[in-house]
Amino acid sequence: MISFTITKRSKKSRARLGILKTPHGTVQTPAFVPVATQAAVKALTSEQVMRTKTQILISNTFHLHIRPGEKVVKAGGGIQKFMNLQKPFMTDSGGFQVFSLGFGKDFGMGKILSQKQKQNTSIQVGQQPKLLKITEDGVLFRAYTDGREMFLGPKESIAIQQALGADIILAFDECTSPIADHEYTQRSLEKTHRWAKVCLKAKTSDQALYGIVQGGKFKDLRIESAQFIGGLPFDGFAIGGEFGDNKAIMSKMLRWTIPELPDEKPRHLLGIGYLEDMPKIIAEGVDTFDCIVPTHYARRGVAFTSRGELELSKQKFLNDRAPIDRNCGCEVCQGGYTRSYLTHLLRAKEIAPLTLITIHNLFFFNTYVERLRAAIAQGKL
RNA sequence: GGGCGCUUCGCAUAGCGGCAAUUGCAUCUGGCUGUAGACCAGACGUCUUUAUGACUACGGGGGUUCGAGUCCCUCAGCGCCCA
Repeated sequence: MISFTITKRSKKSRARLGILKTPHGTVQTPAFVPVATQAAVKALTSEQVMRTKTQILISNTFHLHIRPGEKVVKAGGGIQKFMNLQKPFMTDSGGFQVFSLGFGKDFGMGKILSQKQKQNTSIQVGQQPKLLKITEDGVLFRAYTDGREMFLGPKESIAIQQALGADIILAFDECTSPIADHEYTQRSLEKTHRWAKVCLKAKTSDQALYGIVQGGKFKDLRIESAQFIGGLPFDGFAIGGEFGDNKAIMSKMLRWTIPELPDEKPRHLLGIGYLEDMPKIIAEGVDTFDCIVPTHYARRGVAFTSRGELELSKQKFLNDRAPIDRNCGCEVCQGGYTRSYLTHLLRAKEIAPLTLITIHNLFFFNTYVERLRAAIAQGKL
């Protein structure tokens, strides 16, 4: 089981410092949670992950159920032992895949609508995604590996997550689309709420279980969901779902949601943050948050620096002998790797730069949050 | 000296009478927030009122044809073979 202790509360915002203790280690919060979807931080070995200031990771129920199957992970001693990575772990429930492989894929959009994507269509009650079927009891998926059908509902997800053995597991939910209308979002919410209760009942392990707040961009639904989920005996709370067509709504949404959640329990914001998001969400009282961006962008050749993003595959970096970021303490920046060399490797389609940039990005993100923790300690945030 | 072949948008290619013309690489632009995706999309002759638009273009020149990157002649450069 986990324990969560708040060590300092900001006077300027809802930000707080905390210590999250898990069977596999302690997490200083607020903390960034790198994503290890299929039991790997893509491009990194577990030893490399250990050197990125990573405190806790999140893996995925859906992906590990498809491949290799939770039995293999369990037989391997659980997610940490299987990965040879002794760190606190969370597992996502598969609820995000209800969206990302469903309406998200159908409409070619993420959970935050970009400015260019017009909302001339909406998702309404009764509508189903092309590749999966959402029922009252769960979701019928088709495995992207071999096309076989697989059913994932709250009971199934919890059973899988118990087999995977993470320290913190998540309730099975439906992440709704930014183009879902109010009625669809409401019905979905009610279903997610029913599933939350099923998850609580289904859990027999001593893993921590977080409930997930939904409600999309709708104030009434966010409040309703936060009150409902916040009223259930979860060990912590995650905030999920879509954030409308404007990032400004994200802070508002957190302001609607977080005050309704039990103050003493940890709060996780699912699937956010760019660097610029971090101070905002932390100021609203988020304790942990995961995001694919540092790892995902690294494999596209994008490195994050104190002076912005670098697209390292660009020709202009070929003769730039500076490190990615002079002010970064990571082993890549301190170890003599130049932009020039990384650019060459990227253009030559070598795989080493993907590893090197991933290490840098994770270290950079984790350091960034470390500074935000320091800012809270100093009363600046 | 003789014979054969090649020359297309940065590089490499396709093209065998209807073509502003294929594909790959490169380049540029955009996208990516609980990861299906070491990925996806777009541009890549010039101009413009961005259009079933105009102009200029497949080594140079000339010809055949309603129409030529494509056929013919010729010149140039490159390559191979024979003396």
